[in-house]
Parts: sequence; structure tokens; C-alpha cells
Amino acid sequence: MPACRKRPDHPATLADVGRAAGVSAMAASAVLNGARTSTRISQDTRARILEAAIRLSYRPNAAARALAQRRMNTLGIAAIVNDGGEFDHYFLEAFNGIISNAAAHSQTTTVFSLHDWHRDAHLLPGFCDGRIDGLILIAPVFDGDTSRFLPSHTPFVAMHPNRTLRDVVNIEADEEPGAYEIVRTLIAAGHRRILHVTGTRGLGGSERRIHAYQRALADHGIAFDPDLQVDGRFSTEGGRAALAGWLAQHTGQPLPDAIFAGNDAIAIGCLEILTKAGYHVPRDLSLVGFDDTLAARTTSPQLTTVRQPLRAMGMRAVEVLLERIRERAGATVPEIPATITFPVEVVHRASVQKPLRPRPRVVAPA
Amino acid sequence: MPACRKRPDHPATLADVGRAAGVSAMAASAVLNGARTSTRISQDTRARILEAAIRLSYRPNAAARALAQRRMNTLGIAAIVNDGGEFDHYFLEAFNGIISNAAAHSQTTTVFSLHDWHRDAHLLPGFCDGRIDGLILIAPVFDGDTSRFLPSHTPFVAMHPNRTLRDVVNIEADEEPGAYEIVRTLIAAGHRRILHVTGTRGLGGSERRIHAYQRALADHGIAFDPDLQVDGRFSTEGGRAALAGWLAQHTGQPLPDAIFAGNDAIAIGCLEILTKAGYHVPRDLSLVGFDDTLAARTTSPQLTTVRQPLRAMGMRAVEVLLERIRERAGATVPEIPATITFPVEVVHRASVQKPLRPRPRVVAPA
DNA sequence: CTGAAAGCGCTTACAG
DNA sequence: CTGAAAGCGCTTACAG
Repeated sequence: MPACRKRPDHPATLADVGRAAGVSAMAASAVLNGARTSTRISQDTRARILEAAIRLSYRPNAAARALAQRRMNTLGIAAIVNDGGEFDHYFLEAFNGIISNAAAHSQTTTVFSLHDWHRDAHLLPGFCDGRIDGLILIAPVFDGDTSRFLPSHTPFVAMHPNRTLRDVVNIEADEEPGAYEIVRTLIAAGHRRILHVTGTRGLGGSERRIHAYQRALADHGIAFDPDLQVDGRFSTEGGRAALAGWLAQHTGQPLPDAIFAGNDAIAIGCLEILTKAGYHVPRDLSLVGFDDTLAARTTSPQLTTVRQPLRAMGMRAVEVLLERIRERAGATVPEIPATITFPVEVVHRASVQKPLRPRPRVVAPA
Repeated sequence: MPACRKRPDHPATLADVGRAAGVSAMAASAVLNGARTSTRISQDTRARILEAAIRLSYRPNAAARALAQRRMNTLGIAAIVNDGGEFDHYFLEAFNGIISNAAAHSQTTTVFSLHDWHRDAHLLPGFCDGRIDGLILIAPVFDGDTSRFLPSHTPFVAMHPNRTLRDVVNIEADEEPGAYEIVRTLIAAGHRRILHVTGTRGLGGSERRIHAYQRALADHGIAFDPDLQVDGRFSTEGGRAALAGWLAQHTGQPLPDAIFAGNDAIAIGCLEILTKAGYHVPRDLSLVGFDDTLAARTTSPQLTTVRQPLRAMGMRAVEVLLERIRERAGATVPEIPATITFPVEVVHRASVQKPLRPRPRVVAPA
């Protein structure tokens, strides 16, 4: 039997509960929300209030509570979608870490999508309008003075920022050593002509991987060949286009021994092109990625890649952000470093094997 | 130069803006939030208010606005994570559709993760505490009377519900015809012994596909063989286990002509097992999936599968949910059907070809 | 130790 | 047509 209230079908309020239990709204608040004052209410009254709350299906209104406490218990995530308006697997991995840790801290998670960091950065302050307590930026790309975009009253954490941001905790990974290590793995397997389909040129992450690639070649006496480096723009579509373009320009010449893709998304694009063209990975050539997203585990063959602990990084981002929110609220918290760096590791799967001799040649596209 | 306010570093309020412009807070509200009353404020005053708002970086507080308007402008999504706490490809596709359309309607999106529908359904009312205006359930599984979990003051939309829910808009796809069509495709290619690695038994989606599988066999004069149907539990791991088990029990007997996997994730698991055992798809046997997630394009060979328009379904879910929210708020809206069904289509890729004669036999596991 | 009042920042219904 | 007041549903600081 539904409770009798003025506005039927509207959620019960603290006043409704108090009325039903014969006490004031604050008494109900004290009991239901565990304020320190709750100890001084008699067991009997307490039981009546609890019973009334259950009977009326009372849930504290989040907006009212947020207004009074200046705390929404919601964390924001801002990330980029591709041209098709889609989040990619890199986002998904980080998101999985963020949402699980947020839930563990009774925080909900709100996602904001941007199409382009340069064009859409001005939207960030609009997100900080009280609906979130702090914001995690996923792989933000900023140039020049960024501080004007970041409201000082909201704490920020940046995962994989293009450049280290001021007044923001930066969460990064050991990309250069990771990239070096996977290129070394290819060289150790006998590969010398290694095509690097890079991430978006100009971004820190791409340039660090390119640097490592060239360093590994040099360390093993292999001359860097600019013809073996093309821009795959950190996306599946970019990987497709880059490799298809390269193959079209090299008809009749030998295939590369191996491809080092700047991330898994690029590797996926390369794999699609290679499969369609009739090449078999890893028999005809080896292929490696970077990130170890879900996509790397659901290809066939599964990809050898550099595992960045994206999930752990996302979880850590939540941890740090909550510290900063507490700090902002006036609590004293442990010192938070400006930059936190995670180790990476090469994950060996099925997409690498020794090269065939002689190399297959590039066939004309169908 | 920062504005002079009592609490420095706190966001400006309407009162701050009014004070700076020499008007009341409501006048500022009228101008800044486009209320109908805004027309009767002089151009001069309006300009002063606008200027003050910009100078103070005024942003209306979302919690306060939500409390006054009973509208948070936020949509919720509830979905399941796997045992590792991760959302899968299926979720990502639907989510991409939802968030893009939500953003197009100036709504933000909040994600709630559940581990198990049966165990966690009681959490749903807790999400409906004013922080969201409506909730989209992704592939919910309910048994018995569900209405007790769904607060009547919040509108719901269910995508791919296990069973049609009352008081909820159900968004579905033509799964039965889609499954029928892909099995027919296999039969047309010459396959007769088709192993169906099913989705989780008991779920509506699985049973509809099983029904279509058996119907297609019957329509083409092929007797249904219960030995050619195993449970793949809608996951890659389930697909692996189911096929490995089947092969182990059929050593020395002929391979199936083809495998119809209940979804792409299952197909991936089957492909891994087949590849490890030394079989080649599609030469030794054909393999098809269901869903057309990213995974179907990144296998080698690429999978023939049934495309469900997950993104479009997600977009539609937002559309319908917004209608229901408006309706709840008292607006008259067009009639919303209780169930909306999307067409599906078979996508032909490289994982199907005519069967070899004679069939390869199942070899003992390595 | 307790309870009634003020306040969070907005919007809306309502007197003048 | 306009402006001051009341109210959204909570919490917290403060008199008694």
C-alpha cells in the first residue's frame, strides 16, 4: 500500500519520513545519514525512523545533498572520440579502471566526450559546474598556456598528458623503455627491416616511441630508413590508411620483416589490411602493437604488444583525484607527487615469429 | 585580475553576478538563462549582466538548478561488467551510440556497473536518487516480477532485455530472423553438420538464436542433432571451453562442417582453439558469429557475422528515454511503443567457404 | 546535549 | 509588466 503523500509518485523526502515517524526532518537526517549527532536519539525513535524510511523507500536526494555539502560524489572523465564519434579501446581500459575504483569509493562516474582537444578545451569549465567534484583528463593534448582552461576550484588529474601540466597530477607510463624493448624483441627474432607505423606525429607519446624505435635500431647496428616510418595517427583508420598507402607505393618490393605499430588500434588497422591482402601474420611478417587493450587480446592471432597498466593507471587516477578533492575541502592529505609513472612490460603472444627467407614481395592491390 | 568575492576561489553565483552588475540575482538569472521574462530587461542592463558574468566566469551551479527544476540533465546507463570488472565490446558499441546522442541533446551520461543482474538489481533504486533523470538498462536479465526494482518516479529504457519488461521501453533486434539467415547461408554453402556454440542458456537472446538454428535445419531437411549444440555462455572464455570440450569428446570423428557461434566473443574463443589445434578457418571448417562488434573485423580471417545496429540502438534508447522524461514532467509527447525492433543483416566476410570432402577428422589434443 | 533556523544557489509562482 | 518572496531537499552552525 503506497504511502499517503501530497504529490503521489514523487520520491519521499526527509520531511515525509519525519512526519511518518512523528519527528522532525533533522532527526530523520541524523539517523539516516549517520551524522555524529545520531547517537543521542533513543533506540525507539531510531527504529521508528528507520522503519518509516524503508516503508516510504526513502532515498536522499543527490542534488539537494550536493547543494548543501558542496560535494556531488561524482567524478568526471573527459576523453576524445574519433571521427565516427566512438571511444576506442584505450579509453575502455582506462575507463574500466576508473569506474571500478570510483564505485569502490561510492562515487559515480560521468563521461564527457570531446572531438578535438584544441577545439573543445573551452568546454571543460562548463563541465565543472557542480555536477562533478573533480575531472580526469584522458590523454589530453594542450599547447601553450593551459591554465586558463582549468578552473581553479576543481581538481584535475591527467592520464597520459601530451605535456606535463601545471597544477594537475600527471599519470604517465614508461613508454620509451617499453617501445625500446619491443623493438629489441623483433630484432632478436631476426627482423631488420621494421616498419614503424607511428602514433600521431607531434604528440609526446608518439615521439617517445619513435625515439625508442630509432635508438633500438642504432644500438643494433641497423641504419634508420625514413621510408620505413609512416604516420598511423593512433587509430585503426589511420593504421589502415598508412599501411595501405605504404604497400601501394612498394609493389614488387619485399615486404617489411615486421611492423611496429604505435598502438594496438593502429596494429588492428594493419592486421585488417594485411589479412584482406592475403598476407598471414606472423608467417609472412610479424606485427606488434602498444597498450595491451582488449583489442590486442581479441585478434587472431593475438598481438604481442607493450602492456601499459591502463586499468591500474585509471584506478590510481581516482585515488589521487579523491585526495585532491579532500585537500580542496580543507582536509590535510599526504603530499601528492606532480607526476606518477607506471612501469610497462612486453607481452609475448602469437604475432611474432622468425622471418621467412626470402621475404615475400608486395603484390599489387586487388 | 580576479574578482573580489567573500570566498575567493569559489565559483561565482548568480548573486555575485547581480551584485557586480548592480541588479538582483533574478534579473541576472532571467538574462543568463533565457527565461521568457528576459525580454523585458533593457539592452543596457542586459549588457552589464552579460559582461559581469563573463568577467566572473559565471557557470550556473548544476546541483542548485537540478534541485529547483527537478531535472539533472543527466542520463544513466546500467550495464554488466565481466568477472575481471571490465566492460566488453558489446557495451562499448552501445555506449558510443548513447553518449553521442546524449551529448547532442546537452545531456551528460553517468555509468553504473553491475556484476550480476540477479545479485545487484537491488542497487538500481539507489541510482535513481535525483542524480539522473532516466536510466538505460543494457542487456538486463530479470526474472519474475521486476517492477519492485524499478522506481516509478524514474523512466527506464531496456536495450536487449532478457524478457519484455512492463512499464519500460524495450529496444530489441530481429535476432531470430538474423540467426536463421546466417544458418541458411552456411547451408547454402554446402554445410550440413553445423555445430552451434550457443549463448548463455535461458537468456532470451540465446534461445531465439537456438530456435532459429533448429528452424533453419528443419526447413532444409537436416535433422537436429543435440550432440551438435553446446553452451558457450556469450563469452570468449565460454567459447574456448565449449569447443575444446566438444573436440576432446570427438577424437577421431569428423570435424563439423561449420560452427555457428552465439556471438562474436564466442566465435573468437572457437577460432583460438581451432588455430591452436592446427585447423584452418575457413579451409577446414567455416565459422560465423553474431553482433558484428570490432572483434569480428580483427580476426584472421575476418568473421562472417550478423550485424546488430548497436550504435543506432543506443542512440534510439536516448531518444525514447528523453521522450519519457518529458512525458513524466507533464509534457504531452507522441505515443511511445512498448517495444522497438531493429533489423539485422548478415555481413559476409572471409570465414565461410564450401566444405572439404572428405571432412578432416578430429585429432587428439596436443 | 538538543532542537529550530539559516543557508546551499538556483527557479518559479505570485502579489503588487 | 515587474520585483521580492518562497521553495526545491538536504546539512550545519548556533542559540538555548
